[in-house]
Amino acid sequence: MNSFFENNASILLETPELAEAFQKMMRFQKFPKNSILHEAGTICNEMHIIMSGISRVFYYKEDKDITCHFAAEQETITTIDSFIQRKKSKYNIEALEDLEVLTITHQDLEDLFESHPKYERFGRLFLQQIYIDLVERIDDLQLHTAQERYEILLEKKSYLFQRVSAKHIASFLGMTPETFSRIRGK
Amino acid sequence: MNSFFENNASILLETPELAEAFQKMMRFQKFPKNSILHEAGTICNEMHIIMSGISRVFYYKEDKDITCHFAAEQETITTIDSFIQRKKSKYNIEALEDLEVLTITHQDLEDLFESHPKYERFGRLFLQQIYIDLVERIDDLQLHTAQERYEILLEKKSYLFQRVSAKHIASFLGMTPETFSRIRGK
DNA sequence: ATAATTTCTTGATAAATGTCAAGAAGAAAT
DNA sequence: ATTTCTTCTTGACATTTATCAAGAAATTAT
Repeated sequence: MNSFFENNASILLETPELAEAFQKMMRFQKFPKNSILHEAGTICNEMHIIMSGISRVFYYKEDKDITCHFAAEQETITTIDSFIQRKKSKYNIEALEDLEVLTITHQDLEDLFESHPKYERFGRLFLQQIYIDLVERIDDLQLHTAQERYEILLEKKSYLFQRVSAKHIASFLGMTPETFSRIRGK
Repeated sequence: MNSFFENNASILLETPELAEAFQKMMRFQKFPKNSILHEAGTICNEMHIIMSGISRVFYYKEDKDITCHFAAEQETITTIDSFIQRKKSKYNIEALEDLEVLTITHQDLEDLFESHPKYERFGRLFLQQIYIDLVERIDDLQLHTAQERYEILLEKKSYLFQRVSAKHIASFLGMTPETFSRIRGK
């Protein structure tokens, strides 16, 4: 899993003042399994760092439920287009297991960026990381067969296959549940 | 086209000192059509802002030439995984037309970030922008038919269809040249 | 201008994947 | 434990897209 926060915590915790400012902003929250953390059609004001549990981002394409992102321990989750652009999101966020998270609001994050260049830097490095991840995901989707996409994901995030229902992984991989089932059954 | 630089130039040019520091770093360059700006297997040290012309990022997947990105006027181009992570890239950059660019090196950009928080902020905002663009691209690829992918691109970047050869657009859209040709012929 | 090379189109066929349907298996509720 | 609901599997079939091949059109080089 993405250990970006572990690897870069030193930036945030470099001095007691930096560490304190950061920790003050984070709010611990729990969400029960199947609850919705963010609903489509609203502006997303929160970003969560997941302490335990797993969650997904999804939307409806002509009544079909499409998962476009999973996040588990150490990873962050938000509907990032809405969070960044301050506009209504078409995406929902759902807890797939009981979830424990640290939450920061958009406003608090902006204030943090304002308050000290170190945070600004942290924000830039964070975006670099998730950008790289996304480039890799496009690479995995473009010009690979369903079989290959299945194998790539199994290689990279095998824990999903244990923890998440097949239909969500199927849509994430851009295939039907039937095709997913046939590939899985070798 | 992406007018991120136009929209956010004010950050960079806020004071004469900021503007001067930025301009000093940029080097004007020309590349003839068909030239390679960056070759796979090497570390990419440069980012280009395109003044005129069009370029592509591509790589070889089992001998097949796959285009994964286009950039034209006002847009930036680099092999960003390599540029950020300082590792060898599997991607190449090619000029599809005679190209005029402003180039900044990785080191100069890092120095710029070091030198003033305003630049750090600019870097963060830039990454936010290209991240959003990439989310949209995944959305366009995932669970759309070849016909739909064609139509989405025609809607968003019709200029590509005039300026770029069909085979490059085809691989960018994740389909064969034959399928592309048949879709185009209605 | 002509030749050589590359790109584009079109047809025939094969392979991959989606759709629909029905039953099995699993999970959740009573 | 039984019932109910959802998810998963499997088969038959339809559709989409890839592959291979050949010729046309366009581009580049001589």
